[in-house]
Amino acid sequence: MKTDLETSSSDLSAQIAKAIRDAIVEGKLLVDERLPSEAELAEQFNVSRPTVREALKRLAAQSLIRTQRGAFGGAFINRLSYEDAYGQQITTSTLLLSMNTISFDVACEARFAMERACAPFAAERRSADHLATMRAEIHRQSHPGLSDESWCASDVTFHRALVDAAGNPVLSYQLAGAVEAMQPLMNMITFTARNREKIIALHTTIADEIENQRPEKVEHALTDLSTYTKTLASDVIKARLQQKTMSDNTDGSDRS
Amino acid sequence: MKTDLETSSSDLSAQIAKAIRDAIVEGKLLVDERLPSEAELAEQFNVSRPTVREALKRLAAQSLIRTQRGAFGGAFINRLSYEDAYGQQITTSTLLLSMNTISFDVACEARFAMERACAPFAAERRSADHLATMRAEIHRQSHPGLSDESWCASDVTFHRALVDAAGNPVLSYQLAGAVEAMQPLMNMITFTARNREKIIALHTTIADEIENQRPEKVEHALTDLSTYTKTLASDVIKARLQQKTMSDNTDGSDRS
DNA sequence: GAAATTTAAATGTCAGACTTTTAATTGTAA
DNA sequence: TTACAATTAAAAGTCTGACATTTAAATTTC
Repeated sequence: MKTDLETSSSDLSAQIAKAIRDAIVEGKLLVDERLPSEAELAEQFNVSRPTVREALKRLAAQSLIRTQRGAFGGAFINRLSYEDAYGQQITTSTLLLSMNTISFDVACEARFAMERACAPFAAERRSADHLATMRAEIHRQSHPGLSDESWCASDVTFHRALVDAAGNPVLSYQLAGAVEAMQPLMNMITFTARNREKIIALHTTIADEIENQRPEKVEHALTDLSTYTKTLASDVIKARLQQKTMSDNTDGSDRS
Repeated sequence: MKTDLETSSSDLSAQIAKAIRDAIVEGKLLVDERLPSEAELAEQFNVSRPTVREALKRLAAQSLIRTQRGAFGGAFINRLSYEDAYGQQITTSTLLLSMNTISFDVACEARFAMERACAPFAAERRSADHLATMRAEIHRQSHPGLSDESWCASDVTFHRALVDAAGNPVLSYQLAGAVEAMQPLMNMITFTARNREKIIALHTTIADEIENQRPEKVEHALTDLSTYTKTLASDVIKARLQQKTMSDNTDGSDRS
């Protein structure tokens, strides 16, 4: 069976990838079903094998297919797992932030808004496990000798427990990107922030009120944390600009 | 300059893609910068050109690079736009749902939770434009002769306006995936739901309270809408199962 | 000086061969 | 008959080399 492609623009591999992707989305190809071999696809689409392979690599990059070598191997439709979805979400969010397409403030606002959205579910469904994790991390954070790196890791674990306590994997998945993408700047912030007490106090309030099942209180604490984080971030960014300006002046001071 | 890759597993193109992706994420490659030509990359990584091309196609599939033919063409680091991010988010979410990795209820809960997260910002920042859009869609929805398709489109526009009113593109982008992925089932629901009045009433409340800047009321209405949607969905799914069971019985009734 | 032409550097595509992996099949011995 | 080893075939992974096409710069022509 020969399949016709759009005659419009070039880039056959993109067209083939699109054709297969559409077939997957429309349910014409089911999970774990095997695609024809590369040679057969080449014949069907009337292109060469390298072109087919480029198309398949595009799909593999989106975790739509997996390939297996050997006899009875081939390309199989992949059941998109949460792991895979997390990964893509993280890459996309990280790039959006690192390429300055979005500002830290906007990302921060979105992140804490989503965390607040988790609060009611977390308060309702929190398991002993999640609460224990949060308490343990707070305890670790209270230790004065804790290194900056460990503090950051602990912070991530704490918030992850909060989100996971909501028991909604879609929310977890959405937040994974936001949290991960913000991490580099969050680290810088933590490294410069001198008083961890305020953050620990807010964390404690959050854990307490989740245990007490009072979501409004949790949301309130998260709002405070968001505001505080944004303040710290703007200070860090200001300090960076300051430093940059100073070094620029030093460079150019002898000329003119 | 020769670059060494992990010697661990096979699949050179994946390793090369990873190496370049890491360089982008770590900021070693800046937006709009040109990568070496395919031939040069092949030499650097000590592989053939087809292998390099497969790696580049992987990156292109994630919108990390764009390629341009001709002299002074090549692969350029792409500034990830919201459009691109939307697109990926939508594909991923759609597949997660269509492959039954997540249930409609979970997706629904996440979606309305995020919409509720938008409510405070929408109430605070709503422009005349957004309010007008919401009012217009409510008006359209009230028209008795409205087709099912138009009703669905109007519903999407209404919620989009609500989310956009929050003025946070990250939230808009996150929700785009959820809304789009749920659309097929949402359509089925709408087609069978006999009373649009209830939904219209809730929409009206939402618009009113956004205008009045009372976010708690907006959140409350969204919670109701979420509950109602889930009820309708479970009815639709039940009806579908019923039908399936009946047709199965018909098929097998003459044998045995 | 402007328009047309040439040119060179890229990507896009193809054909064919070879390598490696892998699972089924076949053969062999206990 | 069963368990294990060798064979085999199918498929992805890789390489080489060639040609087609596109595109912007450089050159020529008027």
